[in-house]
Amino acid sequence: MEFTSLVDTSLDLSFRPLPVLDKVLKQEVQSNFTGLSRDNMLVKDEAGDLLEELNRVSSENKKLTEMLTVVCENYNALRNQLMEYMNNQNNGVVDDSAGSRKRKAENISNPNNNNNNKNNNLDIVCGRLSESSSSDEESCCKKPREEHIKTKVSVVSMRTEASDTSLIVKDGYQWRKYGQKVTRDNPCPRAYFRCSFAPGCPVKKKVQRSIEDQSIVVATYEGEHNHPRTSKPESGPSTNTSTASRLNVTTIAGTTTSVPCSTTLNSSGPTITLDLTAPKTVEKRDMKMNHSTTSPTSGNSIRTTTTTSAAGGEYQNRPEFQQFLIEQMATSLTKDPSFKAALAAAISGKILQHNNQTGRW
DNA sequence: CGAATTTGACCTGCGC
DNA sequence: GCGCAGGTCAAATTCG
Repeated sequence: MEFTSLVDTSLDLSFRPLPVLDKVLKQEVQSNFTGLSRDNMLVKDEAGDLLEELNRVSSENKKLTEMLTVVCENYNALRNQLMEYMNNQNNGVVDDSAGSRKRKAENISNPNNNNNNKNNNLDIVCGRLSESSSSDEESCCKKPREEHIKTKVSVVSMRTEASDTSLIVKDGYQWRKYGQKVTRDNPCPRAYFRCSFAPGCPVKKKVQRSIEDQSIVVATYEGEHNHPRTSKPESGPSTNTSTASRLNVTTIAGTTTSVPCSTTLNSSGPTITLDLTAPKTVEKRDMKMNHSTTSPTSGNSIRTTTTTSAAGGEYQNRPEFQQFLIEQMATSLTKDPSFKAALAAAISGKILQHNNQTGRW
């Protein structure tokens, strides 16, 4: 199913006035404005502007068409990989090399316990399923170790209130804490979280306060969610977070007027690194902004994350800043495979709708 | 009472 | 092989 060949997705923005109309207009112009040199100049300017606009729109149209083609191609490729993967699953090709640690541990403590192993195997399979499905985007035939290396790792820093000692980051996902450890290079304990919304979701999160500034919480996300966001960030029952890419988009989109935080795209592959720690100067002013992701119960995370701004509101209202924001959003969106997939799905939905209406496939 | 969190023990990888 | 450090497990505890 090649979408690009099915529908003409290009936006026909070309301006083609009717010849007759053109002729009439010309006559009218000639009869009415002969001798009015000033008006003639105006008309010429206007025509030039229109021509320029036309060229600009045409080139934009061309670019959009190209982008859409690329997105459709990527969607098709992904879809093929998914089909291939599902076929493999149906054939019962299950590699049992992963997850040996748990079984080994249980064998040591209770070597005769075979019933428990069944449940554990189930967990292991689920975990591998989701992990490989996320890595399918990059390659469908990588070694497990390589998969692990290629797992998306994102680092998100955010400022919290100094009095807040918890390591809770609310960002729309449901997390279960499974460990805490004091590391050598940082006296602040590091908390380990696992996504608890979907049983097979491989995403993990490490949260630790910055050693330089303990009001900054650094969250490290590993892997990709294989399920949609559980809820709006503020409605999460406990510790909520998201992959950085999502947070990236959400934060920017939700706080267009308050995102002076630096956003950086990690150059090493598809990893998106979002650094929300910006120079702290005008906090109190920006704190007044009521961000939609603010948690009423815990006064931490996103609310204070989107504070910052070295130059305050004036800076945010400047066209260069707005332009920068738009560019950042565009970059994030175009680099996010999930966005591409969603776009492709939306297009395919439209196609289906269209075909249902016209009764053809 | 069930779910979430805490925390000490254990496992694993890595450098020496 | 040994020790260290990071990561994970799971029983105990806390919380709603």
